[in-house]
Amino acid sequence: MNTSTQQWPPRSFRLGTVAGLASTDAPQVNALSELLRLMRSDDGVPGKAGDLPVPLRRVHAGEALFHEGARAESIYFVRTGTFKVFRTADDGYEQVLSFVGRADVLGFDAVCAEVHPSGAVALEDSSVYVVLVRDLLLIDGRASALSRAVHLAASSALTRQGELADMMAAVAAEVRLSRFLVRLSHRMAACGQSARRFHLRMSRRDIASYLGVAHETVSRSFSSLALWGLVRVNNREVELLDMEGLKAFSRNTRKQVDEATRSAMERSADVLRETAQAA
Amino acid sequence: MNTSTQQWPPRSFRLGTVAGLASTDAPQVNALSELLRLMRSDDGVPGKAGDLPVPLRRVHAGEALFHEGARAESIYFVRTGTFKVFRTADDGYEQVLSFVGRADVLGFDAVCAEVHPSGAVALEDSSVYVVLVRDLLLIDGRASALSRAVHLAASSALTRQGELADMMAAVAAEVRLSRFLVRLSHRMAACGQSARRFHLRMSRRDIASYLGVAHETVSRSFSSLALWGLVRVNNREVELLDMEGLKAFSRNTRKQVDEATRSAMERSADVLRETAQAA
DNA sequence: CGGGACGTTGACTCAAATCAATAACCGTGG
DNA sequence: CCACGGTTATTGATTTGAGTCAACGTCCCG
Repeated sequence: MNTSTQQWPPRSFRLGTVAGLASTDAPQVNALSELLRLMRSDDGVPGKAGDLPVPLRRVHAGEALFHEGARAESIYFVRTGTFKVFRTADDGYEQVLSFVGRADVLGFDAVCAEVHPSGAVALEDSSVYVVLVRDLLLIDGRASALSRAVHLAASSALTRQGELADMMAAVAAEVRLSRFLVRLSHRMAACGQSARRFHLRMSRRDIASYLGVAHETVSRSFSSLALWGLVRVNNREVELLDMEGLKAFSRNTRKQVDEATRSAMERSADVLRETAQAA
Repeated sequence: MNTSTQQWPPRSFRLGTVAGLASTDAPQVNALSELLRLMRSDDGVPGKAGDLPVPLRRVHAGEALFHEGARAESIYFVRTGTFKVFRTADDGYEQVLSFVGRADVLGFDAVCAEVHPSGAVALEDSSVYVVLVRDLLLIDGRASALSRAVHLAASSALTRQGELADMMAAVAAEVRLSRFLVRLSHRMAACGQSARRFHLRMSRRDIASYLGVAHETVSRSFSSLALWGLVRVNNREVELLDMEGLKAFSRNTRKQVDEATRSAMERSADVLRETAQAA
């Protein structure tokens, strides 16, 4: 049956097919003007961009529009229905990033990436217009390099905004902080700076707000990470002592505590006990 | 002075003014190609989009690039430095949405809006390229209505993603849920459906993940809102009984509890007491 | 040197996570 | 049509992580 994932067919389109509900699997093709009307962008020069055909795809309730990690080839515009966009952690925890409905874009965060950083499934029977990223960038490329740059930048901004969810997700405060540090480290590296040692440009209060915790909690979390030997901290100077350990730790969920982490915590407890005895 | 932090290397380009600290206010003007190189989009046709001049703006540490609520006229590309993007609640609580650095866009969420939904301040001395939204949409308009639609859609997706922060912000679970319901109500209205009564398409678990709480907490929060007379709930059928009350409630912060809310909570406590006596 | 913002740490409390049990709902197939 | 298993929702009991309040040390800039 057509049950499985999605075999979705031929990009074959014929300009002209009607939008009826003929067959669920065969994508119907509509004119671009349909899409533009949906997006309320049909003002201005209507006949200009003309009748570029845009396939319509139907998705059943519970079915995935695209999977996390799948190659990103298209973006989608919701014509009818609702979707949830989410990311799945290693331990299976599903973090919902957004609910999207009519006239919203889907999958745009993948424009700047190879693969989709998130998945989308329909919450009810739905239909979307499908636009190939290649086409989008081509059209732009011919007209304006700036426009293409903007698309890419916007896409990455969207991706980064999605990372906010990882930070504020329902996990322990130390985990949030470690995720923050790992991200920051990557970014420093991308800018040609040291990924191991850097200067925080923001206050504890700013970090706290970003992570969704109290600023005292950020302080405490820094202390804990330091105690566990993952980082060294002095005010805004941070050194990542154990990058791998930190990454492993940052993957923890509230319930599931990583093995390496647990042992590190026990070791530090030992240290504490010894220190206490010395006194 | 320039002593402490970092007096960043004058990657002095010329093309008129030197990068020195001449005048902070007088924007320097660079060629578009500079911007494209920064964004790594200079491949392809280099000479094509040519030498459209792009102003460069310098921002001192602590200075605002743009304010929340200010008219949105430009987007910005960070050349050097770091910014924090944030929204300020009625009670003054500052919710940080993101930290952005070199080669990131700033202010793109305002492309689809009249005003900036968030503000941005520099965390260190910084410089940005300034691109007028008008120019961006004009350039596109000439070439492709689709491209313009994509810009708008991407912008609104970014805005919506920012709202996720409101949901997961450090506030009481009932407040998060009420914010969620208010947003949903708006969206339903925008799609021509009833804003007062609607069917939730997502499970409690999905909502919980989106709000950053346990799914039991979502259930309890629904019950509380119902007890306070703000909503009526039956499984996935929701009716907003007191839209204004709900909106007022959704503006609460963890510390600051709205007066109307407090009285509603007391009234419901009374009801409970009476019920207990009857038994 | 002094004042104000920033950072750390401790003690206490409470909101929410967790664990657990039950009830309502839904699609499926007899 | 109803019986059934599984998912989903509600509610209660218990525990705990983190918010809050408070005190103190530190850094920085005027």
